[in-house]
Amino acid sequence: MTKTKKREVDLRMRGFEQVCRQAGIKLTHQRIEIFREVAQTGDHPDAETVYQRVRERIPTISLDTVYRTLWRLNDLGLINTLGPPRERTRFDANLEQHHHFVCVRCGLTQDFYSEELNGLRLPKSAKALGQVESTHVKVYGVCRGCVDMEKTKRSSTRNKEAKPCPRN
Amino acid sequence: MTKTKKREVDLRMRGFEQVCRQAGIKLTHQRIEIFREVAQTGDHPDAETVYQRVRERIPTISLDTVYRTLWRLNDLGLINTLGPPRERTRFDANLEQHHHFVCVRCGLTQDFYSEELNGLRLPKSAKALGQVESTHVKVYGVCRGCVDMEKTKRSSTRNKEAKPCPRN
DNA sequence: TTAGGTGCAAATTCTTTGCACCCTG
DNA sequence: CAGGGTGCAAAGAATTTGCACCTAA
Repeated sequence: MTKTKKREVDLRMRGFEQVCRQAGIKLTHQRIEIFREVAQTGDHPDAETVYQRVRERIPTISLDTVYRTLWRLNDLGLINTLGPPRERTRFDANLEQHHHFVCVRCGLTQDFYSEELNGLRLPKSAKALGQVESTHVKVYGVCRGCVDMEKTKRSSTRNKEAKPCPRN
Repeated sequence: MTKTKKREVDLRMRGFEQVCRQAGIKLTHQRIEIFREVAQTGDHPDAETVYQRVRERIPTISLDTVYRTLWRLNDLGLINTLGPPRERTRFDANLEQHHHFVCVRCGLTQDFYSEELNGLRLPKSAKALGQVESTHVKVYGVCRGCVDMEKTKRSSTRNKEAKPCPRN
């Protein structure tokens, strides 16, 4: 159904092989099939789903290999996670329509408001997918706190490992 | 730090009490403090964090009450979750900048592209929060599949409970 | 009073890890 | 051939559930 074009898949596979070689990690049968599975589907499978699908081709593969591989691919920048990786569910009592600024360093998520963004015009490609109900903008970047921290660190001599700003 | 104004908190508390009464659920000490905690903070705490904070006021409260209450509040529409509720991490091999259409019925997440949205102009309120790196639009709505399913259900007599369309 | 709510502890579910064997480079 | 990678089983973390007591309405 939501399937990626063959040409695009081939392109991704080549990128994958190149990055792996460059990073000096092995191109195992399992890794190849796991990446292929994620690359060729337009849906956004979780680890369990990838496992089930790859198992049809490699019946002996184990779920933990799928987990390890997916995170490895993520670290290599070959795939991304949908939503915040490795995080627990978080709650929000702000019911007004609003948007989020998410710090890529520390995970701090701050609300902001914008009439303009609330009434965002969407392209046909988006409207074609279904009945639109609402629109939400996520801005990724480095929050004030983390920017300041970096400045401090660079100017001072004492730079231990970056302590992330409080996750909230 | 990220703290909501007192007036706004009071407003939310009143809304909360009203909704609870209307829904016929009890206004227990625990529920009140849990809601207050989420309502008065501008951060987006997870269950554990809420638990730790509320415990300062109600030392005997248990973590499972916090979980139950947060989901209850969520079901009542008094709070929302950040990101998809109760879902596992999902992966995506599409590295081009793209946006998502998320079906609120079945969770299907589809990619779409838009130059216009890629280069979205952001309001000052957003830029003020930090160094912007990228912007991502999430469109919520009902996907084609679910719209069709609803039509079918309404026109036909056989309507068992709504089987969600495949989650991918 | 009394049905719904809570705390506790145990159960589930999802994910990660230790270790011995295996296979790519 | 060597060292990273894998499968297995067991551990861990996060979240949910069963049950008896408690409390708001």
